[in-house]
Amino acid sequence: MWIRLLGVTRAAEGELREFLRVEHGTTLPRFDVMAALYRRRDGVTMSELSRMLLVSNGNATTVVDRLEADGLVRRTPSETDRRTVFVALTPEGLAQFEGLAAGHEAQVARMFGGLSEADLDALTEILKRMGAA
Amino acid sequence: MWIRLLGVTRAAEGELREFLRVEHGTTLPRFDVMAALYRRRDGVTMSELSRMLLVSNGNATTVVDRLEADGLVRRTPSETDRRTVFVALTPEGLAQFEGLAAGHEAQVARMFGGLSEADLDALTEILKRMGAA
DNA sequence: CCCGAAAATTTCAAACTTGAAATTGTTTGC
DNA sequence: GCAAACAATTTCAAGTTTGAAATTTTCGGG
Repeated sequence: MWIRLLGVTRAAEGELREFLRVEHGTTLPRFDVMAALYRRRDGVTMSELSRMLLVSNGNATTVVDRLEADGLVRRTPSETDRRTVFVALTPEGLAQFEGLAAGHEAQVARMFGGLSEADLDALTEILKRMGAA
Repeated sequence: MWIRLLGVTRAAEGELREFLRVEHGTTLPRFDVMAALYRRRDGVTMSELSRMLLVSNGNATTVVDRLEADGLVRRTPSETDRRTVFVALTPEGLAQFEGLAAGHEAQVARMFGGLSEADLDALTEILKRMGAA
């Protein structure tokens, strides 16, 4: 059961990874970061980012470093707390992400395609209860 | 929805990773390999192994290399096809894995603890249909 | 005020992961 | 037979990931 759950998500991640690589020359972790920044358009701190993606702080730093070097993301120091930094998509990053998002959406839709409305509700409920455990 | 699914599996992987590290000084990929070899006690080829775990061939090689160096796993060349190699747990590997398995089982049980029999059936059915897509 | 605890981020070494290329071996069509 | 396609594994460079340690900054209680 757990094995099967893991199998489904890994297979899906693999497909997404391939899509990003072949069609857009990018990678899954970069996509994840950009997706998080897309959902929080006005910027997030590094800590928030790593909490959102469930990755370590160090990891967030490296991926953001690379995205920043490519001009897709911008770091802005906080005015009120000199420890914190805000990260946000640049216009270039926003444009690139919107290009990726459509393809990703289509993949996810295909993945859930065989499911009825009731199935989706049931799955939502189950995952909610598992998350609580 | 897809986000939530990913969130649940990542959180669970994180817990398992921590359990393996703190309680047993090992890592998730090593555990995965050993679990696969435990289920196929008489040995698998490298290709089978990477297919089972949905990881690349090169990845399987490195993890097996390390497990072999630690004496937990053994490589045996095939007699009939000199390209292929069989990998299997050593007695030490088997013993160590059995030590890990109980704790892992408990974690998985806790994770699915809030779910009824009907929920589990529904989840199985849904995942099966998603895997087919 | 000031010292120590706590917080945010980065740095670092080690491990993991990928995909492509290289190596070695097998098979198949001619 | 033999050359070309195919298959199994390893090697390799680049990128990802982790967790711990280091750095810098803030904050709260004497």
